[in-house]
Amino acid sequence: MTTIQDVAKAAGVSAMTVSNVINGHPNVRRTTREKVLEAMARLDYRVNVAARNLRKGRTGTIGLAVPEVNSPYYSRLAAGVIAAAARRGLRVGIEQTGATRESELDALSLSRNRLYDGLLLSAVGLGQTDAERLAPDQPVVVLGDRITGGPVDHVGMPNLEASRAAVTHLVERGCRRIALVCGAVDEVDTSSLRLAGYRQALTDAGLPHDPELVREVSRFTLAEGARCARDMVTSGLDPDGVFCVTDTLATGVLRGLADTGVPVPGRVKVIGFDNIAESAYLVPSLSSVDPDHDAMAEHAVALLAARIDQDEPPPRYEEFVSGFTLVIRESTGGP
Amino acid sequence: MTTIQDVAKAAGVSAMTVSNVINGHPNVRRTTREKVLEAMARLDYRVNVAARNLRKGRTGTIGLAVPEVNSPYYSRLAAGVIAAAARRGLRVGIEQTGATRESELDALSLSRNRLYDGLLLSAVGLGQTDAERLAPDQPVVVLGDRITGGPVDHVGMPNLEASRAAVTHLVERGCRRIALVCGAVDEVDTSSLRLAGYRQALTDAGLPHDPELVREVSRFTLAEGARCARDMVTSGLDPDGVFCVTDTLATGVLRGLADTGVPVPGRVKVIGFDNIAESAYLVPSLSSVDPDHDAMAEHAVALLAARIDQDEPPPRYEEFVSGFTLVIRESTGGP
DNA sequence: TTGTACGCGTTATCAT
DNA sequence: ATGATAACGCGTACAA
Repeated sequence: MTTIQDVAKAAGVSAMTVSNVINGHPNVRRTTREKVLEAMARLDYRVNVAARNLRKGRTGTIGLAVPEVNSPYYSRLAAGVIAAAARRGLRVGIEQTGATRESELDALSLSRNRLYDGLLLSAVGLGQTDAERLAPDQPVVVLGDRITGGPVDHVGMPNLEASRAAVTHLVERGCRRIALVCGAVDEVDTSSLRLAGYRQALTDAGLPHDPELVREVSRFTLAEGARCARDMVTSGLDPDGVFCVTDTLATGVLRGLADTGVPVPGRVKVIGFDNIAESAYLVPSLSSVDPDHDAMAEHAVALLAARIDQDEPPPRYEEFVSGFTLVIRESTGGP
Repeated sequence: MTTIQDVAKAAGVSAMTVSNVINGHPNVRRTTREKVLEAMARLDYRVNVAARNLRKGRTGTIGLAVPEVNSPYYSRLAAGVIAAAARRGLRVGIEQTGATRESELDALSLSRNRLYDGLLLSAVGLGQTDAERLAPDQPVVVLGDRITGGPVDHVGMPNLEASRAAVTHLVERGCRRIALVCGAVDEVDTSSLRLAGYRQALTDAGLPHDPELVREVSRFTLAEGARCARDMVTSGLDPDGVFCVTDTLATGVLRGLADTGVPVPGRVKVIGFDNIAESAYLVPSLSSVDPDHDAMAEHAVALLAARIDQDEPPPRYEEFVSGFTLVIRESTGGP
């Protein structure tokens, strides 16, 4: 391990001068600089990032805690975050929390321990009360629908409006018995917010609220979507429209409907949420809500970077809600 | 920022004793330990990971360099790697290289700079000659098909055998004009190896090799797959089977065939490679080669961890090739 | 323009 | 069972 001292000795200068060369400081004579660069190359010198981190009190790395990275939604989020961080010279460490509260708290600890300069937390296990226990000076940005309104910065989706728009679209396409495929709705989260939008749209259209049409699944997976669709058909529920709270669920639903011989969009129309890349290429292609992933990732990183750069707790916490667009494809009858 | 010194002072002991408490060393009296723990809690002490890293010469983090994380294949790889690393108490930093040689070299530098204890590199831009310039003592495990046989450890897929099996399956289902959808094949890489397997299978079956049936796409994307399928149909190529080198391409191909009204598997049978999660839920569901992702991730991390634990350059480099299974679904006529 | 001295927070070694 | 001291490698005042 050659150190900066070794290079200094080999080049006949002080370590300080080597440091100045490395960091591109101006006050170094050309000849000196070249001597130093030559010595660095000859000794195959590498800066020790750990030492630099200790000295600077910064690691140049932010953490991203997500339930899992192997899902279209979270991997897209991760890609956007990594790219946005790279634009700012930051690296990203990824923690998979498995959607458990405990793992999410662990990720927060790692950040407090200065392994990360700050943390982007996709909260699924944690709730609002946990957020209130966060240290106010800890650079944290929360994503998702479980925590809003401080005391942390938050980046979220326009759940209510977008869901309402999606269901209204189904109504406009002639649907009258519209099912919702969502998760458990006992707490404030993605499912409960999108359920609210669904209900508003029904009310707007003067349609009845049939509780039977709200179908809860245990997880947002392809398998659960397919199972749920088959259940709906075999139980004789007979919806003519289905709004799924994620595209992954919707993909499973399309498959389940195919299994039971129900034509889409002929007999049932389907719309999802997230507009994942695959949706445009399914057969039939899937209509979806596009929440502007890139803007979310960019804003989340920007907020976190800003927090990292200020030592003081902020006067107020930011709330960013992305825009959305409705992407109409074959599963609801096409554009 | 309370330091270990602050805690020591508050507890009336030395910093060393505090360190011993933190790290669970045995020789600490019960009463002392409790005093220290109390002081730590009272002062809200957090270990400084950067300082610990400097002292230990380890960061406890490995790097994973992949072209992009927003793809079913790489996000699954990342998920497996993160989980395998977590089982060993390691964290994972992710670098997106955009498949460029330069970015892959950057990732190697970061690792050399001891930001990471070691690097898992999905090589796409780098080739065998680059590998030969790697420092022999640098803990690196290469994934993918561009670099094999040292001087680094390597984890790969059974490209030739698996491709051969996939195409042979098409033959057994009655296909005689089998197209291959792959990338450019001018170098040793995934496409060229799978092309070789494709050719072997044709030869095995006594089928002619029609160069027209080898279709090159510029990227392994859904869009390219769809475009390629439409090209094949409109140009009158008229294949009765298609082997795609990735499931993402195959998903696009299914869509392209649907666009042109070609029934699958009735008129054309399609098989992919990777067995991504979505494949089982497409309509029609997609037959595919399953390369045992979990074993690959686990082995890659195990190899890297082993390299990190030895200071000496290894006597020889390891080569791990995963097993595979053929998963037969509707796109080739079902099981 | 270059060099000196010291601090960053932790832990290993050695001694008590 | 506990403590003193010295690194780990780099960056920053400050001095020259």
